[in-house]
Amino acid sequence: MTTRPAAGKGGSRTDRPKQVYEQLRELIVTGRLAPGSRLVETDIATRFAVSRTPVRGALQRLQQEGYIIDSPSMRQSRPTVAPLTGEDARELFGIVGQLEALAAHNAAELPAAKRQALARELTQVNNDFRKAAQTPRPDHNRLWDLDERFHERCVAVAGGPRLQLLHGSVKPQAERYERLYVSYLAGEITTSASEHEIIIDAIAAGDTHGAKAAVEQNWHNAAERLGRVIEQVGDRGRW
Amino acid sequence: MTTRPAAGKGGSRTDRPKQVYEQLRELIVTGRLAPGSRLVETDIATRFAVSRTPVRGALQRLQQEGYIIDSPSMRQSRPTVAPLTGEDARELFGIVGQLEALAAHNAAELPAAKRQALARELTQVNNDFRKAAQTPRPDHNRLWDLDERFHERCVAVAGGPRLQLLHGSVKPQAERYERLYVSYLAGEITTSASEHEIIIDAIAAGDTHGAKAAVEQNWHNAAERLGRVIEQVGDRGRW
DNA sequence: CAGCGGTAGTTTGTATACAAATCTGTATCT
DNA sequence: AGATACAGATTTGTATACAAACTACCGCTG
Repeated sequence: MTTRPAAGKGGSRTDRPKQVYEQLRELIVTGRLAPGSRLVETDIATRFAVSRTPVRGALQRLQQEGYIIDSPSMRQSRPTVAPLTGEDARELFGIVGQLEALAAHNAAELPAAKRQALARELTQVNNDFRKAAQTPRPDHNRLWDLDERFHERCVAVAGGPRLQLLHGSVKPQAERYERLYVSYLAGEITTSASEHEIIIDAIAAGDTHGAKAAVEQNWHNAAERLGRVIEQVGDRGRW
Repeated sequence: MTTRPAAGKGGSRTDRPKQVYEQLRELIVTGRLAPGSRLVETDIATRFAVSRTPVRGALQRLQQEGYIIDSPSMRQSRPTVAPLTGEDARELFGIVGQLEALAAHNAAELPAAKRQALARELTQVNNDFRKAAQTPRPDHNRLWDLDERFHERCVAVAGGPRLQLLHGSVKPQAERYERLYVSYLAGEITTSASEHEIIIDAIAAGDTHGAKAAVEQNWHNAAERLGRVIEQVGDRGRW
C-alpha cells in the first residue's frame, strides 16, 4: 500500500518526519524511552504506522541534536538514547548559558522602547514563576513552563535567525535535566527567580555586559546545583 | 542495479551519505555552488552515482546546519544554498565566538601542565600564522588553515563532547565568510595575530575570565571588520 | 568443559517504484 | 493584448524490495 496510512485526522498529511521527530523527542525527554534504549527503525515505523523513510529522517535529526548516540559497533550505526550524567549536564548548561547570554547581550542593545517592553514581559513571567514556586505543593509542569518561557522570550526578541535555530536545537535537550531540576530542587526555585530579576534589571538599563554576565551566572549556578543532585541520585543509562 | 556504484576505491563502501555531505559542503563553502542555487535531489544523485536515499540524508544535514535553506514554497521543501549577508556574518561570528569563549574558559581551568602545553602549541601556530601573513603575497589557503588550527585546538583540548559536536557543526559555516576575510582583509591579519597572543597569555596564566573575554573580543572584531567588507562588496545570493 | 566455526535471524543501507504537489508554458477567452 | 485555465513536466514525499553487515546461538572439536 502506497497510500497515506496516517491520514486519519486533518493535519496528518504534511511533515510526517517532523511529527515522528516530535513524538520521539517527547518520549525521550519525559523518560518514557529510557537512556540506553535501542531505537529500531522498523519498530518505530510500525508503531507510528509509517514507513522507514520518514522515521530515518527523524532519527537522523535526533542524533544530530544529541538525543541519541551511536552505540559502539563496527560500521553500522546502532542508535541508542543518550545517557544522563552530571558531567553532561554541566557542559550542556554551559553551552545553553553562552547562547542565551548572547541573546541577553543583544536584548540590552535594543532601542529603549523595546527593551522596556521586554523587561515588563519578563517581570510578569518571573512574578508568576515566583508565586508558583511558593505555593505549598508546586506544579512541576507549570514551573518548568514558566522558566522556559522566561528564557525563550529573550532569544525570540533579540536573537537573529541563526541564534534562534541553534537555541531551538540545543535548549530542548536541557529539558531532560531541567525536569530533574524542578523535581529535586523545588526549594531553590526562589533563588532562580532572584537571579532572573538581576537579568531583567540589566536589560532594562541597557547594560549589555551586565545582562550577559547575569545570564551566564544563572546557568552556571543551575548547572552546579543540578550536577550535585545528579551525582547523588546516580547517573541514568550509564553502564 | 542494487550493487555499490561508488566502490571504486578502498574506503568508498561505508558512509556514503557522509561523503555526499562533505563534497556538497565543499562545493558550497568554496562558492562553486553559488548562494541561491537550487539543489535537486535527482541531479545530485546522478552526479555522485548514488540513489536519492543517501543524498536525502546529506541534504537534511546540510539544511539543519544552515548551509541550505527552504525557499518559500507551500508544502514541499525547495532547498537552496543559503545567501551570504553582512548581518548573517555578524550573527554567526558572534555565536562561534561564544562557543569558543567557553572552550577558552575551560582551557584556563585546566591543570597548569596541560595549560602550558596548550599555550606552547598555540604560540607556535600563531607564530607561523604571523610569519605567513608577512610574506609579500600570502597564501590564502595556508592563512586560513593556520587560523583554523589555532581556534580548533582550544576546543579539542578543553571542550567536552557536546561542545566539540556543536562547534564542529557551526564553525565550518563560518568558513564561507572567513574565505572572504582572508581575501579582502589580508592587511589586518597581524591584528588578529596580536589578539591571539592575548588569548594565549590568559590561558597560560589560568585567567579564565580574561581568556573568555579575549576570545569574544577577537571574534567580535573580526565580525565588525568582515561585516563592513561584505556590505561594501554587496551581499551574495540576496535578491 | 572451553574454545571455535558456522549458520540463522535481525537490522541497517541502498535502490527504485509510485503518488502528490508544484511549476511552466501555451492556448483560449474576454 | 492581458488574464486565466488547463496540461505536461519536474520534483519531492513515501513505501517497499533487496543486499550487506552485524549478533547470537548452537553444535562441534580438542
